[in-house]
Amino acid sequence: MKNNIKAFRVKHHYTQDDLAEKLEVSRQTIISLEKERYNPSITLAFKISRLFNCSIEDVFIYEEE
Amino acid sequence: MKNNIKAFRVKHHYTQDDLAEKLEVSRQTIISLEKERYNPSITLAFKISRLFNCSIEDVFIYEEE
DNA sequence: ATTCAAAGTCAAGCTTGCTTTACATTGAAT
DNA sequence: ATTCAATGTAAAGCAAGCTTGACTTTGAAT
Repeated sequence: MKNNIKAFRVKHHYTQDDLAEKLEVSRQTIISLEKERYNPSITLAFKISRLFNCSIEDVFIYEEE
Repeated sequence: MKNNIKAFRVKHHYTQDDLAEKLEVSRQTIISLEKERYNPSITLAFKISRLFNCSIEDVFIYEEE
């Protein structure tokens, strides 16, 4: 699973800290997601896409296997 | 978070077992998801929506808080 | 009334998402 | 050359998703 979180974040001029606060998660979580160390929960994925006014599919790119 | 998994499953004439197999998860997982005992991982959410040829947003209805 | 597939419950255990804390690196501005 | 905000790493622990296995309930068909 790939994601465009960093691109969206930068486009909105948010720091990782800003984003973490808006999403009500820790900064570590943002770092880990941007570095694609793990996938977000579906709840967090929804929060992220809502914040950026787009669909989950716009932010997260699913690749089988 | 609400979901329409059962509706989609029935529409496609799948049993819980069929669906579990196609998604490569246990039948317990299907039951738990249909009963909304917990949310799926985003990977599983993608698999489900792909199987039903729709978007994650079509199957899962996010409600804040 | 039985039977059988489908749907359901319960509980224990593993895996993965997320938090917290503490510390290190980068890079741009002065 | 320093400084400071932003980004990064590491590790331990809690919480949520998923599995397995064994057993129960439902309901439609014969």
